[in-house]
Amino acid sequence: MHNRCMIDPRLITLRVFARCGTVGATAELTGYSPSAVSAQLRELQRVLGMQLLTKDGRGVRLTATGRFLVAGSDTLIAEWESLRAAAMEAGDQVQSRFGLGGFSTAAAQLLAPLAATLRSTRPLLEVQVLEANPARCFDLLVAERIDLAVVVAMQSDTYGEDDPRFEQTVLLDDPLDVIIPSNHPLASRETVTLEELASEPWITEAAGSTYHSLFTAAFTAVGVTPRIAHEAVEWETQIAFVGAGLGVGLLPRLAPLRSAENVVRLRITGKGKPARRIVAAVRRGSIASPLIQESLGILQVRANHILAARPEDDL
Amino acid sequence: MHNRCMIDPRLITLRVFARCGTVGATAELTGYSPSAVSAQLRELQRVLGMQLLTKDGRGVRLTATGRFLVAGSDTLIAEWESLRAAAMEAGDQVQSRFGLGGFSTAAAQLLAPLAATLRSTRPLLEVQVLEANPARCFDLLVAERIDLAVVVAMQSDTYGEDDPRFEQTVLLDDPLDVIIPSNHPLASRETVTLEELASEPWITEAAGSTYHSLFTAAFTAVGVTPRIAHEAVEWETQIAFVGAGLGVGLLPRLAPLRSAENVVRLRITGKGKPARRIVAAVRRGSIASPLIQESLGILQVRANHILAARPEDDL
DNA sequence: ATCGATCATGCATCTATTGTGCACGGTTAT
DNA sequence: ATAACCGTGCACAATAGATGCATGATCGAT
Repeated sequence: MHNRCMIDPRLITLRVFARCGTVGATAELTGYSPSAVSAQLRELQRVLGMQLLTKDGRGVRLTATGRFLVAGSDTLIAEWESLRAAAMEAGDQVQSRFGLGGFSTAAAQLLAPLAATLRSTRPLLEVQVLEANPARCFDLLVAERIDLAVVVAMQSDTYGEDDPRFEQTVLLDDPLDVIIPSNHPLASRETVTLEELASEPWITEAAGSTYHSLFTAAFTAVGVTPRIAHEAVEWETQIAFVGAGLGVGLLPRLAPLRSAENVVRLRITGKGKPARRIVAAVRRGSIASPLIQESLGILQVRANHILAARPEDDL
Repeated sequence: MHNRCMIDPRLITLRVFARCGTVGATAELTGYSPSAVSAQLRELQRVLGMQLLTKDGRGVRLTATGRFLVAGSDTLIAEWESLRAAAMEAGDQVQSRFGLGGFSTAAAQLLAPLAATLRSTRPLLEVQVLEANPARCFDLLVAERIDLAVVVAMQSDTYGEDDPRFEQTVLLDDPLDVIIPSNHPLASRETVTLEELASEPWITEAAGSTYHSLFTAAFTAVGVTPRIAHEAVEWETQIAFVGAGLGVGLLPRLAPLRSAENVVRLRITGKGKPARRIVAAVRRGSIASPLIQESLGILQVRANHILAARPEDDL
């Protein structure tokens, strides 16, 4: 089930553990049971003759050797991905399984068409799509659960933009719109500036969530400190709050507004044009693979379609 | 049993197959059964989604993709060995198993003391020594059956001196002596030149064997074409032939002459001083490993002892 | 201090992978 | 034509690997 990689799966497990720090979380992420993860790590130490873990409180922690090994394995993984990709390209071969990951709106607008296209062009390819937030998508890439992820570019605290484990390709910039109640004085406008909405009560996501940093970045860019009145988790909830007149919010252009009764969507103008950058990420080395290349091409076309359907003042 | 490598053992098997060309030979070399090798290669193709083998007559042959993959895997293996070595060094860890290989005289004079020393300095290390001719030693290194080999340097048709899969260290040059019957007119001499023995009937090993190329190289160096009268396989047989007065022969200094009744050994002087170069070979990348380093040091000391016990005109 | 929550690990069990031995079919050489 | 060789498929066996539960250890909160 977990056997598409030429590198010992136990080393992959160790890498995931290095990321999340506990056996339980590693188990959840890799799809193993906690006992299996524990046994794998023990076995890995035995085979290599190295002590990789130490007890630390009620958990375990990587030793210096363990951290060293994980850090060094980055290039090893990349090397293998690169070799595989080159061999695939050289031999015009077909891959059997292909895992995709992405967050909700991207999954709907980009990943679903991609999966559909691949399903028709490569009938015997087993495509699997996993919906997950960007941070988890990167985790899933490391865990080799997925091979390509469509995520929002972010300077996460754990994964940087130039992480040696990944290669990222910009697909499109998705501008953030404002949603306001339809009985709001500005509701008849086409566009607004953030300054005009500075004093409004804002509805955002919980701090620490995927999009909260986008929210704050948008306002710091124009030098305004918004008043956060409410917090929602799902877009739908946020839209409902706005519809109920509780405040205003930011909504990515790609997020649909279908179920919105009393809400209008306005484009933002002015010097601060907040947007989220949507990128495709793959494991480093695998980008030359023909399957990855084809997928990136399809995503790019799809992204261009989306961009072409927009007013020209949005770039 | 075959699990000390972080790279999928099936890829190792493929590499061995690339070396010897038939499933049967691969099985013999790796220690698997032919069916197992066949199944492994089939499984490997399935997992990778690549066609690596094609039927060819009554055997199978690598496809272009297969050869590409094998060639590319060289750096992958070296990368892993390097990483493991660095981790071992960083963490002062202990390896559990250590495989040594060498040909007969080297095994006796160099490998046996090394194994003995390691057994005392690292009691919990499982040392295994395999005697095999140099060509097979390299095969065993590729197959990951052994980790260090002591072999005669040779420009083999299959393994070059600068093969990207190995790193080699010169241990010592072992001069070739002449052995002649004790009733031979030159038997009272201490040294001879090859020219003086040009017209003698020579006893050598079978063409294509490990040392035959050494024999021819020695004579081409002095521009003499020897007359090969007899062929032997073992040193002991050759010595017995010489003792029976059938001819003269070349014998490495390291090869003992204990059971020789009517044979004397003379050093060779003159412009052509034939010798065999004895080197230690390891998989590329693994040379930084502390265990390898320690072993090389021990071998070097041992080699220096041997050199020190020699007349100074032998360098 | 006590109780509960969290985390890792050991054990019994089961499953699935993997290797073996033998037989068979195809191919080449004598 | 016969024999030797090579690879592969199949039934069976052995081993590795995963699961679920129970246990022990640690930390935080009441």
